Amino acid sequence: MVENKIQLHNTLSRRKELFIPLKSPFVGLYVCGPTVYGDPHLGHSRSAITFDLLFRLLKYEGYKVRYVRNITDVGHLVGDADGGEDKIAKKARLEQLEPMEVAQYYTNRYEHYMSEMGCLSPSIEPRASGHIIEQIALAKDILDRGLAYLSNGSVYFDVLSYAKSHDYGVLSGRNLDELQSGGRSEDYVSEKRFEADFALWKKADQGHIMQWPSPWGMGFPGWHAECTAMSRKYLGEQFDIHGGGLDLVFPHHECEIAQSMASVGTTGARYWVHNNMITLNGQKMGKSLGNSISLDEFFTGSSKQLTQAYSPMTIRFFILQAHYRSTLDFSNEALQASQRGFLRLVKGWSLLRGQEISPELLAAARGEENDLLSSCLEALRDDMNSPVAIAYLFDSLAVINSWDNGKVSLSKERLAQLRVAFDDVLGELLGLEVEASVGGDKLGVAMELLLAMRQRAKESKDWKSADEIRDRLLEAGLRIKDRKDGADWELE
RNA sequence: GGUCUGAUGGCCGAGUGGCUAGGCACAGCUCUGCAAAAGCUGCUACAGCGGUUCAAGUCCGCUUCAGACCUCCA
Repeated sequence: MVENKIQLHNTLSRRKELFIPLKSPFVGLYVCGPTVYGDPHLGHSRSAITFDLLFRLLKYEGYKVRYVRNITDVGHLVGDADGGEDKIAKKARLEQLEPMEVAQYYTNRYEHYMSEMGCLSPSIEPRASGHIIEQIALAKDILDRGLAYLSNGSVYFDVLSYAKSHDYGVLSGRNLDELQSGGRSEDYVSEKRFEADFALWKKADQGHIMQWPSPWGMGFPGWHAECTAMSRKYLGEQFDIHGGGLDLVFPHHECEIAQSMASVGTTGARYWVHNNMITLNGQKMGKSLGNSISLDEFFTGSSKQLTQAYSPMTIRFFILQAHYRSTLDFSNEALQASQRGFLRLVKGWSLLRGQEISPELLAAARGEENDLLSSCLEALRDDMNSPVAIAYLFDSLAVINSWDNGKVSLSKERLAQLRVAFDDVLGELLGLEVEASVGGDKLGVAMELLLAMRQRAKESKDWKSADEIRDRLLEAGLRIKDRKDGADWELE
């Protein structure tokens, strides 16, 4: 029996709600993954990291989570939903590749980068192209219920009929009048009865690269159909949480709810959680806007927007230092600030990890009241307030460093508590794992020798030699820290 | 044009009707052979104008500005 302590902001109600799973301790979490036609950028990582944190938090609380994150490899059109070309197919045509080659390539890239950034693998990563049958069934079901219509070989969701008995706009707060008076220019001859109608199934044009047989002829599924079909298949007609970027609220998630209500009478997910955007100079960072920076560029520093390369964990920390529902403005200055702060935090953590603490003490620390750990957990349970949790860690950093300098003394019990809090919060929950010191014992032996040599030089007031050792090591990324009694070293 | 969100100190960013979040930067001090690292101290902001209240960045109204969605988007 898991005690429900997590508050989540539900877009459906526009407020924080206590999260209560449908069938505790089981939790179904569905998150909209990428459309695999381009390299993952900073925006993708925010969504992945946000829901990775939720996944980790839920597991930490003791829930059994099935985390489904889809891969959109078909059905997502460029430009207008009626006139556009399939994104994958376009890329394939331009590069003369098989569409599935494009999809596979970028799927691999996506998974690689997300894993680099500390995102745990989802339980299931279903692909739209692997669920054509389910999507056809969904379209057929809605058609049979009279809430969709066939038009020129395509099946469209009938928004006006649906709206007679349902609330189209529950999630996004949109109403039909607005949608009707959108007044955009229409260059194509619409097959749709109503502007807001959306495709459940699209007839394939001649020469369309990706197409499958259906009761209505050759075609391919509409974008919104995949998430409804796949979330239902793996999590059920009603499940706990559906996540994604804020920009998916309308039309994507609104349409998902409509599809679900029209077919089985549920909203699908009960909690809809959305992460906000990353901005660059105050503007949304997006592929179509041409101002997105790919993760590869971050890691290599190869974008003209960047003054240096940043490690995956620095970027993860940068993202977690802001609340997931706030826009986060990207700048080199902000990223460098994060980098420095994160480094300090990691150093403090490694001081704790370098301390011999018996398993018994650690176990005891886990069992008892731990102020730091509970403060952090309280913050994270409050709609995933990672910045506040991080602030608590920084607070305790001063104590840890003072202890390291011998200015304050800490009991073994207290050290065990701090260790548990850092391990759990920084490591397990925030996922900011950093590899243990490189080099291992050999480096340790060499450093010990160099420190001893430098100590002798200092004793004979041979400042030149002492400084040479210090400065050369610093150039190599090894920083000597002088103490009252001898010296210590760390990786810069 | 419609709908919605937001405006916090040099920068990034939390937050609550009443006790200076935190980080980065900066300055001073301590430690030190000099540094670095670390610690301590300082930097008290909440777009503007009204209103409610004993008390408002925090609630209400108006204004200005910015962004998101309304077309694909994490």
